[in-house]
Amino acid sequence: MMFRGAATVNLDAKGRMAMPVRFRDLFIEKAPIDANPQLVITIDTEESCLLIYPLVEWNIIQQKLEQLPSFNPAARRIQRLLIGHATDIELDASGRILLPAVLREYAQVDKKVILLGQGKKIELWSESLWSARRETYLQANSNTEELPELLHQLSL
Amino acid sequence: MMFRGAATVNLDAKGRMAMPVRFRDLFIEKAPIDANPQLVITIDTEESCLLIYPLVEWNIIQQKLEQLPSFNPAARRIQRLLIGHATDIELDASGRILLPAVLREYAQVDKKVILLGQGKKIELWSESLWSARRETYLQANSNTEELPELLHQLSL
DNA sequence: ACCTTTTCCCACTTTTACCCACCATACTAG
DNA sequence: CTAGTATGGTGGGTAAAAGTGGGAAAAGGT
Repeated sequence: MMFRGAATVNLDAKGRMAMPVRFRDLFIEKAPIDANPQLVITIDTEESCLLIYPLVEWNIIQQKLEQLPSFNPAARRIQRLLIGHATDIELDASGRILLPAVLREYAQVDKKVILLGQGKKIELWSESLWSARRETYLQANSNTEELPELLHQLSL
Repeated sequence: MMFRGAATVNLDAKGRMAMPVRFRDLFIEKAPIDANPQLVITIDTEESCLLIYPLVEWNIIQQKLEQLPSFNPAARRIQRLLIGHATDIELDASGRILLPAVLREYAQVDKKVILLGQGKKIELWSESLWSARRETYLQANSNTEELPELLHQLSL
């Protein structure tokens, strides 16, 4: 089962966020029985947003990351950014998570937040950043000339 | 279990640092029962930051380092730098460590410090150095052209 | 013997975890 | 149709835990 769809949520004054049930259930599904659903949240290196994975999915990724040759500068860079920001989080009794201050800062979130289901993961955006970014995406998209060949082959 | 995630801590006037619980627990896990968790701290030869290992992990690394051909100048250099700076440290009763003056100097830390979980080890950065370095990393990363092939294959 | 560094201990502040209460919506049953 | 009842999202109080700072004793070096 995969994440999809968007949801808006509010952070409270303490930086907590309620995980919408639609997503929450997927985390519960992926967690060992009788254990609190665990998830890992890290940064997206290309956008000012955060990525939220079920622990199981993240472990696969971290394993791949650690196998990269550590004398390769680009690999070290990615490891520092992704693993270095990846934080373990548990859903509390009321289905909320506390976003670490460092990550809140990175994604420039204060209150209004958008969650975007994206298959294996959820993306977390500051609402204002997202709506701006969405505009530019739509613009870029209508400019069909610049779509690479492999997109033209997609039949929706 | 592996180190991951970022944490900010302050050194006090004596150069002591509280190891965040999240990391501390992993050190305790890796230490023999009923003994104070021991760790080894040394320098990173490519960046102005420090590397902190559980003693067990460091021993493996030091062994590998010592097996390097000692007539090879580059190997001698690495041995001198890494083994030469490696310092044994214990977590005290309140979970703090005292950073040796030499290493504090090397990493240019005074007060604000960032810890980055990096798998087998933790990296310790001066906060200002890290945020500058992180910026350049993010820049380099968005410049997708120059990412080596093996990174492009990663599906996050 | 003196000075510096380290260790141990205690006190304070901030952050986090846990709990409960409230409101809006949607659904159920009379 | 309406009252009652779940359910999801939100807000906030409080106690425990984590992090911070500093005094003073102990250890170590010169």
